[in-house]
Amino acid sequence: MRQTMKCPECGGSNLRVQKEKGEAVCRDCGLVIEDKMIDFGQEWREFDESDESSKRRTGAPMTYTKYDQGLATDVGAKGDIYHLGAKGKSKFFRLRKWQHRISTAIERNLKLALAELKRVSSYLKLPEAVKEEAARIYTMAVQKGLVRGRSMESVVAGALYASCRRHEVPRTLDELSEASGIDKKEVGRTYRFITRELGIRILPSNPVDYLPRFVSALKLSAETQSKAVEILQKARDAELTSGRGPTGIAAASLYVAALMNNEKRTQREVADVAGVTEVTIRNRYKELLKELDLKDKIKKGIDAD
DNA sequence: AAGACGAAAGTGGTTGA
DNA sequence: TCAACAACTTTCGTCTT
Repeated sequence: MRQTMKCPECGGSNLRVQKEKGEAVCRDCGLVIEDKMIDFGQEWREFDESDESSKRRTGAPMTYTKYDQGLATDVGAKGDIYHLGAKGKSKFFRLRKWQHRISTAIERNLKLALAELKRVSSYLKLPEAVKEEAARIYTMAVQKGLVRGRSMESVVAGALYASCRRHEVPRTLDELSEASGIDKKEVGRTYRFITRELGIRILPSNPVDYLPRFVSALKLSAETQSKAVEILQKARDAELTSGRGPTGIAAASLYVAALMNNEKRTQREVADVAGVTEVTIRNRYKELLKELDLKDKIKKGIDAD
């Protein structure tokens, strides 16, 4: 899942990762890429007593899906209060008041946003790593003041979309839009905005990544799926993929692959699960036939029936 | 009757002056 | 900031099975 990182400044892949500082530095130009990388390694492990205690930590691992990254201590769990005398009680209330005061607007916003984030990502059945990344992106967006003038929900949706793309488990804008209740255009807009402002580099999404979901939604066979992958490969070599919407290309090759394997689906069906129109499928499909000489193969498949 | 096909006009985003 | 432009959509009429 880990993608090879390249330096956005000089393009070199000569990066030195420093886990303990949580950053990656480009050896070629010295640029610091990330100063808030997520460390998935176990860091609370102990080897023996001679280990430097500096590496030892207690408590749960940090996580960005808690608004304070899991670090806060709450004053105010009910029940504790009954052990206290009168003096203790007033101290307790004073502390609680302060905690309330300290929690700034930003923190309250984060708390709300992360609840929304959890809701949407569980609706879309997104993996934990994607949630983490999205939460991190959102946190950074808040710190940079990018939420101003935008609804919290739309920024959450944008962060999730970006995170999905980064982890190569793409969801379409339509799906995100449906799950979050945000207008599709708005999701796209904030997505572009925050990725640009935060300098998050997104690789152009690969049509192949969409196939598994489309295949299962259409109940097609695994053979058809690998056939579609094959077609996509050729399409890329013929340079049919650049500039086109990846979902359209994925849908078209899946449509062709289904025809070849006698698992015909209508253009309408394929179009629906892919979130494109029949027309787009037709256009891509036409190009595929013309450029890749697949026509004979389809005929053969039908004749062999 | 349903699906496939294609033309024409419209939409939102990108690019280059 | 504006206009040209490509990709994609919507709509609708025609052809095929």
